[in-house]
Amino acid sequence: MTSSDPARTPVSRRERPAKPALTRQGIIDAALTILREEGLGKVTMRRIATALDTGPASLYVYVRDTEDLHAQILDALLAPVTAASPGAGLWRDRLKALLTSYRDVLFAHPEIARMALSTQPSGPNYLALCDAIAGLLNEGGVPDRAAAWGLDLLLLYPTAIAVEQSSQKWATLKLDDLTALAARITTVDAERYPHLARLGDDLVSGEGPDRADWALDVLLDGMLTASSRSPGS
Amino acid sequence: MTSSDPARTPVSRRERPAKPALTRQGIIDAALTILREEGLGKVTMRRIATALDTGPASLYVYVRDTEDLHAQILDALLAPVTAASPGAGLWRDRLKALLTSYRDVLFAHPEIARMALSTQPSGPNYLALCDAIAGLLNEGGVPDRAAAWGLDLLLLYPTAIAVEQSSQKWATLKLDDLTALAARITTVDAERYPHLARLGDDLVSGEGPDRADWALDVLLDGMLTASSRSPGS
DNA sequence: ACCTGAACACCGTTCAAGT
DNA sequence: ACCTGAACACCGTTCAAGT
Repeated sequence: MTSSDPARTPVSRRERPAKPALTRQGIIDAALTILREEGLGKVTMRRIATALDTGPASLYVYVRDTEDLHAQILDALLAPVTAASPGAGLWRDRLKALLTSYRDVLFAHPEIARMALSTQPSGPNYLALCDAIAGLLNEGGVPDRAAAWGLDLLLLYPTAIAVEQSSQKWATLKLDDLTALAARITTVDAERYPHLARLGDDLVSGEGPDRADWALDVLLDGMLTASSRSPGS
Repeated sequence: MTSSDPARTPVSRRERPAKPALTRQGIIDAALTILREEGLGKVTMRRIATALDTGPASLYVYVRDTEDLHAQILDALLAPVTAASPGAGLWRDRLKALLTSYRDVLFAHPEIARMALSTQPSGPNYLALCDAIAGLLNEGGVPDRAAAWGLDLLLLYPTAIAVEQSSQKWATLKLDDLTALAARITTVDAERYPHLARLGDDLVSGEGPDRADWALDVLLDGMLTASSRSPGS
């Protein structure tokens, strides 16, 4: 079977590294590889086509357009999130674990978060994530209407934070630069922005995860308080 | 003065509509006009250069790059927000009015919100908005650390919602399509996504402003609750 | 100093033509 | 049916050359 048999494949391409089959999944896999290695900015039809050793026009047999491609990438990255749901424990802890897992994926591939905001996700993995969150909110006694509206809120926040931090500006800024920025506001513009000057130290304090965890508590506490105040229809 | 005097201007350009002066402000104004009339997608260096009757290379005398240009556009749009602060009333109402005004700008120019997330704003109008919010949170008794962290939260939310709704998908979807989507989830995938099916009706209920106002209450209530529970350092 | 034409190195998408 | 080369209509940015 594995013995050399030149007749099995075209002779002229003997040295080629087995050109990948041109399928929808192959295109998405190639896109994911490029995303990991070169960033979303390089995930273009032309770049993918080059990686698959073909021309850009060939991709349009399997992919409608760039938006379609991006949606597929997003849902592929979401698969581990929905799979890793604990299944036991306090509803609030489980919900926070789920959202933290979601947040981690977006932080690991920060440029994907921008995509998640731009194109409304509707893939199976995203819907499964939504369903799990809705179930946990129900388990926690959150009224249906508040849960429905809060679902958006809970998902939007990790996404937005990831987008904010995915900016090149923030990525290249070190902590020193951040404190320098705070110092600048504190010292130079204390008259123009007095309240910002007072908060100066706290504005840049806290690790990303700490702040995100705090934000999650804010959202959950707020949903419980706000829903009890206005019960909805 | 207004009599025809061909000698005042070069004769060959008599019919031209007074080519605008090429200044930084002129470039930003042209960009704002194109943004309003054709959308952010058309706010390109080449398109602006065409509007100013010159070549794209000429813009680089006044603008470093596209990101610089976008940042200027954002701060220009924020000017009315900071100017319209009420100045009297309950702190919570004034804060909500300020954030609603901010939200309205982003909803009116939805594609700007995407820009606000991508490029960390630092213009004078944005800083003034931050300072006003920080002042109102202080007035409301929110501890400094919670106010500093909550500042991000309060600004991020209207921005993220605006980005989400600025997507072409949502813009072209009518309410009927949304209910159809909900119906599809409810009926077809009730077994796979039971909790989403139960929330089906509520998922798409509520006008945009209602939901955004509810979200604001969630954030403020959550900040007060969460800050009282963990007082910070 | 300011402005410009032309070029460089890219994009997404379409389409007639091949297999 | 699938794949392709070539083209169309764009981008941002740079740079030598003009004024």
